[in-house]
Amino acid sequence: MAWTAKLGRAIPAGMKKGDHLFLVDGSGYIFRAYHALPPLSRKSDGLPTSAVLGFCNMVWKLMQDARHTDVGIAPTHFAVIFDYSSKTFRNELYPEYKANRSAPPEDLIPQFGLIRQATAAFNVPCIEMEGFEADDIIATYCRLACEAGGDTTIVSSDKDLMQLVGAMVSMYDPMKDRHIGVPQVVEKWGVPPQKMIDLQALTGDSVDNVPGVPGIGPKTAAQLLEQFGNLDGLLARAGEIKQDKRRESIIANADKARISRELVMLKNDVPLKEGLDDLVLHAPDGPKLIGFLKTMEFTTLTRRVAEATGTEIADVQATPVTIERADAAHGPDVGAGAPTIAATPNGAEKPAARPEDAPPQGDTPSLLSALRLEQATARKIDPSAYVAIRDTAALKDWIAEATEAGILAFDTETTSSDPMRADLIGLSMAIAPGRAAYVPLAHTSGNGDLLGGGLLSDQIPVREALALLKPLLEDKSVLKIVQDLKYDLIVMSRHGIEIGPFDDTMLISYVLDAGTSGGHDLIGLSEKWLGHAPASKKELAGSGRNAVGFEQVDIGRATAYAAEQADIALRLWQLLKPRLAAKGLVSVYERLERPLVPVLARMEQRGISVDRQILSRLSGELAQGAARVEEEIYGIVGERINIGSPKQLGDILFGRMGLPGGSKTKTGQWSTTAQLLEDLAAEGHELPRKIVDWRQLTKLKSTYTDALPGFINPGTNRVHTSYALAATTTGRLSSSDPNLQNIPVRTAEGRKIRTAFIAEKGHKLVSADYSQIELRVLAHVAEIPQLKQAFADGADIHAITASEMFNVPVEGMPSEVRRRAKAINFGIIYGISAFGLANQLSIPREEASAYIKRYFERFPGIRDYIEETKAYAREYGFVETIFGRRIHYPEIRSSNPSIRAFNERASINARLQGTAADIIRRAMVHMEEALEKAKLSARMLLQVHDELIFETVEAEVEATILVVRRVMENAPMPAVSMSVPLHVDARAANNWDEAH
DNA sequence: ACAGAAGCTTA
DNA sequence: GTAAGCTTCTGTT
Repeated sequence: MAWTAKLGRAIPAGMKKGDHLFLVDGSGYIFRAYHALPPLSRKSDGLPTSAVLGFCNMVWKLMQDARHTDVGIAPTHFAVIFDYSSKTFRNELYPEYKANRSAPPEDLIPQFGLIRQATAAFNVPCIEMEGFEADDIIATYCRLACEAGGDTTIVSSDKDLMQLVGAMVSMYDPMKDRHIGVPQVVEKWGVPPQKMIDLQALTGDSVDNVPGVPGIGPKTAAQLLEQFGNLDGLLARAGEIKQDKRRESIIANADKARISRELVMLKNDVPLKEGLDDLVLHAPDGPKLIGFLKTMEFTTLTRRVAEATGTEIADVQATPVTIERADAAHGPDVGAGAPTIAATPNGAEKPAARPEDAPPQGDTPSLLSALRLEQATARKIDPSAYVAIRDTAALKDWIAEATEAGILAFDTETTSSDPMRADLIGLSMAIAPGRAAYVPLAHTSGNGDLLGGGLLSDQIPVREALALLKPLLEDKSVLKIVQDLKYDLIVMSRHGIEIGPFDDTMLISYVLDAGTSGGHDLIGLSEKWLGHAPASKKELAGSGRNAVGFEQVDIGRATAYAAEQADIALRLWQLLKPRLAAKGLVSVYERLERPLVPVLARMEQRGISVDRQILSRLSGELAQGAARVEEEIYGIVGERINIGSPKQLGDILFGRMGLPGGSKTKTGQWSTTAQLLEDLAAEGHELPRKIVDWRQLTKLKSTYTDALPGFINPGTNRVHTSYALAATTTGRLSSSDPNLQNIPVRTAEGRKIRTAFIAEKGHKLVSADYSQIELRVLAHVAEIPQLKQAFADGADIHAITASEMFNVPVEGMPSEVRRRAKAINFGIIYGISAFGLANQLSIPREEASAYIKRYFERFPGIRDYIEETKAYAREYGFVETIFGRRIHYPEIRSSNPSIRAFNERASINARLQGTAADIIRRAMVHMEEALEKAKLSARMLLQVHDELIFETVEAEVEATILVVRRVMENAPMPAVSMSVPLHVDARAANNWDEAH
């Protein structure tokens, strides 16, 4: 519609004052969009198109509506600039320039050509020039526009372009909708734009392989430029720098800094073919543009463009496009000479005509997920639109609306990250994208006194608000959407509310993307999927010593922050939930993830009893022991060194005392690991033994006896660990605050810690653990007859392995032979390497290689399993457990052999470790109901990967063990029937040491 | 006050 | 050779 007005007036040639040139950094945008936007494929043939869609949306938005973005002004001139090829004049200057660039991802390659074609479809000049980077062309146009008196906006967020920013040139980050002017550059880098060249010359750039000065980062560089004015001043007076290392590095690398400056300085005299008058913005050719968009199957954008240009979609034929093959090099020559396939779209018209809010019934999951992506991102995230709910009438309105909607994203704001100690300060809710609210409940005035007074007015009393919300939060017909649900489940449960039914966006992301870069926290997901960085809690409440409780945060600011959390969770859910179905991962989510949340919440809430006296006594003993060893060490060394400092220790042992065999760590320090010190001790050296002893004593004291009492909750007198459901790549849980999955067990000294974990009076602790579960999984998935038979017979698996390998009878087998077979069995689970096995067994690598060879001869099925796994991971980028959990290895195709080998070993391990993790998850999900059905009062307290710990009344110990074993051993059923029996050992005692 | 390295604990 | 979390030291902010 904006175009009809524009079409009426004559378009001036050239450029004059008041004109505004938009220069889109096309190449930069492609890479950024590819990584920032969720993957999207054309429905009809799976052609990857996410970067193309992002590009088209952005260009359309800028052409149509730039005034309402952070640019704030409409363009009169417009061009998209691309890199032509990787070789430029900079390579002659410095051959290493951009030498470490890897090939673009496979699914990005066809999109380079498509984006050039999109540019043409928009009637916008597409500019590139041999021997020059896009940045140089941009610099040249900036100069020309300035000379003509026009303003320029560079559409990019690349720091390499920031040197161009000034009075008439600004930048615009299209993904964050952020204008970048001089103040923004100064804020980000600490220097004004004209000093960016010198700053980059100092810091270098690992991506482009610009060397810079080692050890100088942006902060230091900015400070040095502030002090010395510019790079030449700095290099001339480098001797004045106080810090030794810094001074030496700058003096030694002055030449590198100078060449770096040449590399980063943009050339603004590129011999351009197109002048400014060629960049005048023309109205889009509706049918031409729509033809392209239809081909791409961008339904929403097609409709928008049709509306704005007054074109009838049905009248337009989809335009054939040229698609580059993934194995072809990218660049302007591709498409002409490279093999191409003409894409013929097949009737994608129907979805284009459908209104966005129509029910998506009958659609394929992948189409639905594409639709949801557009929905979730269509409405911009605007924290100023959120409302604070400050009276019961308003709250009731929201509750009614949420009940009607049947869907509610929800989040709590509290005083602590520990849900067992957290006090509720407020709640946030969202019922549609952009429609979110915050309910402040317990905010106080900033200067709250010791009495905790200063509760602000206009807040609904906590009890009253919760009484109103309880029916909604427990309403079976309203789905609650929460990010990291377990936390909120515990907080609300402590207020008598059992939230349900629910979905957890963190877990949905985990099921979809375990192993892909980045975690599954709300901030990361928002940036990844919505291209939006949410407000950070740090900015609201500070951090470190200056941190204040959320209760002291101003309600207006709290509303903008908290409601946004719910808004984002809702949008993420809309986006991610359909993807589960599209990828066949619904059952993993519904059977292995979601139901475990309330189970873990109850385990954490129960906690375990820890005896303070035992720990305190142990701590005293350890302190005495450590002090004694410490004096002995000082006696030998001759001075009171810091034994805890590996640096000092290395200098003494391998420097001053000249002990042999010291290897170096990657930072060049002497290595002082326990293994190395043990070896030295075995050669008769006295000191290394004592250091190992000292380390054990101080480790036990600081990590366990001294730290654990601090975790005893004063309200419950028990220790409540926190289990993370989405922290590991393989599907295992992790435990923290405190970590109860690494309580010592191997040494007698360490086991004493376990005696402090006790059962309540009249109760027992029951420990039940899977025997050899990962080897059993291996025998099942790799179908190894000998191993299956051994497990069926209940035989000693390591002895059988040794017997097969070395032709030794199991009867009277030397323990060393069994030990070696055991190490090989573990090695297989870890994705064996000769190097690792040699290390483990302290044997030469050739010998280890021979063992592995022999092992594979006797168990060819295992070699096949390993090769199949590697090939599968290489083809698909992920492996699966027997229950269908996916674990991604995006770097499995790395050209770096050690990275590739690491990913291969990890993927081999992940199928086994992940399957074992799935099995115990299933056991845990089924456990509570089984115990209840058997009318047993036993409660599950802890999980340690292959072990579950329960607390039960003494009279029910035997019956509990029967039920627990049955549930654990049958956990794979009925989803999977394993060809190898599972075996669980279980016993009961008064403390964890004796029960284990 | 924070980040990374080194070391040690578990399955 | 796989998967985690915590403490101490060290150097920088």
